[in-house]
Amino acid sequence: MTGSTSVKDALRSTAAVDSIYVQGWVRTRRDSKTFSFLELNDGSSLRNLQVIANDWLANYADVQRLATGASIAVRGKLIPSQGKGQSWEVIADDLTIIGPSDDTYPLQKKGHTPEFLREIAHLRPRSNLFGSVFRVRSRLAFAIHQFFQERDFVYVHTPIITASDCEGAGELFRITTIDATNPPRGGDGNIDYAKDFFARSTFLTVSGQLEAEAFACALKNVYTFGPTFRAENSNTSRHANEFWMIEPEMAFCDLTCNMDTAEELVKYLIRDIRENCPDEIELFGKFVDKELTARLEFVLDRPFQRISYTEAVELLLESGEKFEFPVEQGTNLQSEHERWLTEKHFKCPVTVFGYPKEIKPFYMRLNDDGKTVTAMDVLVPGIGEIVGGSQREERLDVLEANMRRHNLDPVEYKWYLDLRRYGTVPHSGFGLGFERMLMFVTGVSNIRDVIPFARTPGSAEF
RNA sequence: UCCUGAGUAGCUCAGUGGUAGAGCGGUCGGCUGUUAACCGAUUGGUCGUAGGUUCGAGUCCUACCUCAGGAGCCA
Repeated sequence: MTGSTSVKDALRSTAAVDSIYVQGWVRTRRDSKTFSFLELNDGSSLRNLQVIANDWLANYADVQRLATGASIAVRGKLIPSQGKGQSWEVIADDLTIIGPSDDTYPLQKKGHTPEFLREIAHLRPRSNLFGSVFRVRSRLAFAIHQFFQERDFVYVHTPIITASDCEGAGELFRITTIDATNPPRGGDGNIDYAKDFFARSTFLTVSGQLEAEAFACALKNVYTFGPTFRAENSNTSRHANEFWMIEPEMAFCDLTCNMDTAEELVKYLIRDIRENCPDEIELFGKFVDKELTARLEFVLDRPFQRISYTEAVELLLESGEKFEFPVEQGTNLQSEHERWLTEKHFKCPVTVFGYPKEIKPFYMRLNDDGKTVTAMDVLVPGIGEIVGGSQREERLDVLEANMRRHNLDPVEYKWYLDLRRYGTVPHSGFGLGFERMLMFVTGVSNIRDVIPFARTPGSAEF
């Protein structure tokens, strides 16, 4: 790579260059009488660099056989382009074919459906769409760190192997080294996990929240950003079994502060991507979602609607809309209800807070009414829930009572309760689904298309 | 897991019980400072799998598989 120029930099050049060295993959070739046009892409940007290969090149016969997908290196002159569509092009003095391709290469110049490209997940980053998605994914991850680091949040690496199997965050993947064909059994005939590697049952994490709380109660503002695993048999465009999640946790922060942070974060990320990935956003707006640009604009322009669960239910009841599932106080909002709120009624992101305690986990802070908890969800048009969070219950006695109500044994959570026993503080946090955020910002409608190699039920190829 | 729909050429699809089709791609030729070029020719099939109905099934029936959309679970 030493001495080589990226396609992105070559196209940004302000002057002609006598000797330039570029490397990349051939997107298409067009032959003329005495020379060939090659479209060279190296993934550095959406754009291709046009290379002129003249028939006096020693290996011109081979150049004329170059197929889409082949890798080449070109040494030549960067000059102003005579043609339309690009300002610079390279006249090759020397062209090395590094890795040829052939007519079995599955990617064509013409557009492919995302469903087809999903079947060739190892090649799809070479397409315009997926190259763009994954450049944006990288930038989005960077912007997340930037947001929190600018605000002095401490990045905490919570464990991926965990023993907390409760919390109601869904099914867990078990981690074990026990021989499945001959497991050790206890007196009751069940598998004895005390003989397992960690001398207890262990699982892949479904959330780093509890551990993040411990660090927030020491470092004040922290965040996690890592993979999360849920063994749910979910077959939807919004669920994957391995996904990434951002979980800030803030001490001395109540529900309002929590909602403010979530909204600020979502807007910051949209703004950052819009500024730093304009070519990609333009492509998504053209080929993926025609209303993308307008929607992102709209979201940045105004505050998210905030509405209590009780008010939301009342709105739904008064809407006159015919829902497939009934709306009633005390039950969870259905997808269609959430969609009505964000897509039809408010037409912008909506933060719903103050859910009934019965439908929410034990760690959420009980409100003074004794009926609701300080939960909050940010719902966005097209995707639904993108953020879920709450102010945490900081009162030891109330927390223990909550646990018993959820049939959890406080003894199992001694370390978590210690946080309330010693110097407890009001604190809050939320989880932002990284892929869902990426879907929102790109307009890509299937979560499988924003993860390099998606893991979904029955599918873990590659 | 449930509901709905789809599976035919490399890709996108048409074919509605009677000879397997088109466009794109690929290949060959022509033309051209070209731009998802253009013109001509050509290549291309286990009709998802297994059964069944029928003189005859891509087409009708049954089961299964895969994919998509929706639901639940959630981020």
